[in-house]
Amino acid sequence: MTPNFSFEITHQDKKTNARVGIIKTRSGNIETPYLVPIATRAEIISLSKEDISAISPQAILANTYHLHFLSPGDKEIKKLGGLHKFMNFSKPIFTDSGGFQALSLGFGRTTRLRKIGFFPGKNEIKTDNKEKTFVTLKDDGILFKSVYDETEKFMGPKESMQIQSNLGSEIIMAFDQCNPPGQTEEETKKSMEISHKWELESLKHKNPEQALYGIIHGGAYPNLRVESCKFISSLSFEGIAIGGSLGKTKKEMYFLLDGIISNLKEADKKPRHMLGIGWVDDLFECVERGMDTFDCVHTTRLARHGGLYISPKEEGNQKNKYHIKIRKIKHASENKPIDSWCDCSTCKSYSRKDLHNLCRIKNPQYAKLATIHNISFMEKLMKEIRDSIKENRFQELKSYWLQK
RNA sequence: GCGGUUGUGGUGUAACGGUAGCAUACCAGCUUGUGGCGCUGUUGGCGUGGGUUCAACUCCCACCUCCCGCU
Repeated sequence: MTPNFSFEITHQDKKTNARVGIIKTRSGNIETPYLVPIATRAEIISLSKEDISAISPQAILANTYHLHFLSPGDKEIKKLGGLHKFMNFSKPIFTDSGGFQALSLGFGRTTRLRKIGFFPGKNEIKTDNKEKTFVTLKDDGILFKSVYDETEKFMGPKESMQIQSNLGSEIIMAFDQCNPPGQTEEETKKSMEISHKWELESLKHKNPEQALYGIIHGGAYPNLRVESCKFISSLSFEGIAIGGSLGKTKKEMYFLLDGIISNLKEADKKPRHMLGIGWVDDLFECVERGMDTFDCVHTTRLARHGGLYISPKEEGNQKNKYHIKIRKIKHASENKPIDSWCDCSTCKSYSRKDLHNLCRIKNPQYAKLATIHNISFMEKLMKEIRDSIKENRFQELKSYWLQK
């Protein structure tokens, strides 16, 4: 067992699989369910350290690939005292293993395929794409080209574990092969087996001070997901993550998740992390099914592209995906905060018209204020979710947020 | 006033005696283990008038306009 790491379920919802828990690490605790903000390159894009400490997230998630290839590199970060000192963040840090970059910088880059479904307007995979790929898949790992310079380096499970050890994060991910959507069952099975092999290697080479999460694969095939569940939960991982392609629709994703959870339930009481998922409705659906932590770039990316989260109090719903598009001309004359439920610093001092103008003139302040809002909004949402589970009213909260 | 010069979507530009292209902005969608790069689609134009020609944004004339020089 990894020292200084534990997970305790403090309250189990009576009607659903939703649960409240505490992940304890050497750098502090994380109350779950929780959506971990993303700081891929040891910073949350467009926020200063002061902004981050004002929001005070319980944890952040950084990325192995980017911190390895980006100057100064993980070795230098280790010399400087690790990622916590490097980015002046004292609370728990998750690091992703770099396996996902095989998809985001490789196949996903040239085809525009994503984790769920197909990219809008494209029903077929583009094959005439001249975008260059940065990825060569090998049996024992991935040959990556750097997106920052001309260097090319091999990364396998051992390398990923070494880098994550250098970074000194509390929670690390196994090195896996992230399969794209649209693969046949045979291809997915092959890819899953490679992931399993790499994950076993990850377990062998990991720093014993760090908590390693195993990642369940199997793409959109329920039988493969079950097989992966059995394999991953039989090993001594500290936590369970769900990765890879999750089908063509949200419905399919939830169905797959139901199958996964029912095959984990008896096996362990480990914390469960949903990789890369985190829209408002997904959080409710996945928490209900028993997920504990999430990470998702959407919160911050949406903010930068003009999407600001709103609650049901401001007519946030599944149709508008709980956000307004601040660039729209109708917001130019709205002298009120983004959201009346939100209590973030942006909502306290800026009206919709202010943000509309800052966004239109591309003022860098816009990205900062928008990011603060979206992260704070999600922080508050997750707290409400935790409170509702503790008070046995999770389903009421869910139906309030997901009402049509 | 005279001479020269300029005029193409909101903005910046390209080409051509035969369907006016590109960029950007606007508008409408999209964004789920972040390359900080976004992606898809729609709308919208030849300064005005006349002439030559089967056909003129293109050539010619006048006017208007822009800028430069001269008085």
